[in-house]
Amino acid sequence: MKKERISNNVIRRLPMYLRKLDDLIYHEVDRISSGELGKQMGLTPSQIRQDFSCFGEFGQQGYGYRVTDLREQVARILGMHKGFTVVIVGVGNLGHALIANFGFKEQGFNLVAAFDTSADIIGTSISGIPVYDSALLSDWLKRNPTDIVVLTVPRSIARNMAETVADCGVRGIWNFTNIELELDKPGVRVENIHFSDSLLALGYYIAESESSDGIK
Amino acid sequence: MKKERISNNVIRRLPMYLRKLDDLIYHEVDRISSGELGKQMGLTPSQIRQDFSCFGEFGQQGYGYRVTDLREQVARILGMHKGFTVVIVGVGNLGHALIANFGFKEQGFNLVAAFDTSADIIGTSISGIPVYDSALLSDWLKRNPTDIVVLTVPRSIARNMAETVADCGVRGIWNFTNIELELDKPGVRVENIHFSDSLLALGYYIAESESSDGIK
DNA sequence: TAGATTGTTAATCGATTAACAATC
DNA sequence: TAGATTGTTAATCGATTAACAATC
Repeated sequence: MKKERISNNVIRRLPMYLRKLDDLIYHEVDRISSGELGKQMGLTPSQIRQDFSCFGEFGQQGYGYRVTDLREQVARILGMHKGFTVVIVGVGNLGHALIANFGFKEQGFNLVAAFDTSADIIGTSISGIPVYDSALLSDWLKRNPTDIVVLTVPRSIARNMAETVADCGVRGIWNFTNIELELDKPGVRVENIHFSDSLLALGYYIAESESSDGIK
Repeated sequence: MKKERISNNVIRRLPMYLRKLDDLIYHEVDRISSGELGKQMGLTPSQIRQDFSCFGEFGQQGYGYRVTDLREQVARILGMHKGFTVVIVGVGNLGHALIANFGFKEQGFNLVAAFDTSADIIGTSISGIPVYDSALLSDWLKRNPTDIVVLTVPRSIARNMAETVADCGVRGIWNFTNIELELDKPGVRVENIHFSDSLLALGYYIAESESSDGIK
């Protein structure tokens, strides 16, 4: 087992391994070699063994990996057992979609409340999650230590909200607002979902295939 | 200008440049050097110049880059002028959110229709986009050549829908269903938004900061 | 012109892949 | 035991960074 700093590339592959392993469990596969796993995931066996070896020795020589064990290890590395508490700020369609369909619990997260400014939904609950008034957010966070805030508010108030919650001691912001949050709070990690980056990349690949078609 | 294959890393940075340049235009900055751009984006000047040099010579020695020109070049590289046609399949909260708030037009895409199975919304329109019966999707796509399908359906029908639209000649699938779409249609590019991968990575970084705090 | 900054070549760094001894 | 497959060291490959001549 190495002790060096884990590269981002490795970290970003961990959730992919998790999904694949869950899929294997669903299909009742109970052991797999790095060779077979690599084939199914489009990675080399070497890379898979290197990735896991950053964290420990999870396999058995001559046998491969026990799927459920490996799944547990990956889940542990990702901190899924910690049950990070989560609050959603902004209950428009997107916030609503995440509350109703994302499955925080299945991913090991504990969604406890939502906040919005609209009188129509304040006081209601969505899939069992209570919706409170955003005006109370700051106070609420101070009384209820929260690990992660999901930011699904309109762009116009995004920066302000982010700064507010960062000041209340949250440890991560899952940012859906498509703005660059340059918080200078060192303890607060920002993870962005930039929808447009993803769609534009797709557009690039399609446009590229067009031009290479032309050459053929 | 190099002619070699463009690496994925470069391609994924292009939308980030675009966002930054739009921001600079908004703030009425009309020229910028690779040094200053790098400082603002957290990249080295070398990397920025290398990235752009894959596509042409967009700067002026001794001056830097004209922001609006560079923005146009990046937009062109991404194919934003092509006006790819888009259809959304699945109008739950997430599909609804994308129709109402994503801003396809601003990103150069032409959203023309949505499809769903719910009698409640078939025949209505959302932000001017008509919602049709999913049963008609296949026929509709054959009559209306479509570049991109946004897949915001429940997981249970995701694979089936993906195969259907791939057979109808779409060129890209923007997949929000959190399943791995292994289409063996070579002409169809799949771009995934894996919400859970993103949140799990955030959880990892938070968990990691915990353990390194312990060492301090 | 002198200063600034590009585009590009060369050097470095890091990530991926290959190889293989260890061992189940 | 023999075969399979790991964990890890070494080799390769590719991406990032540095350096600098070209030139606006």
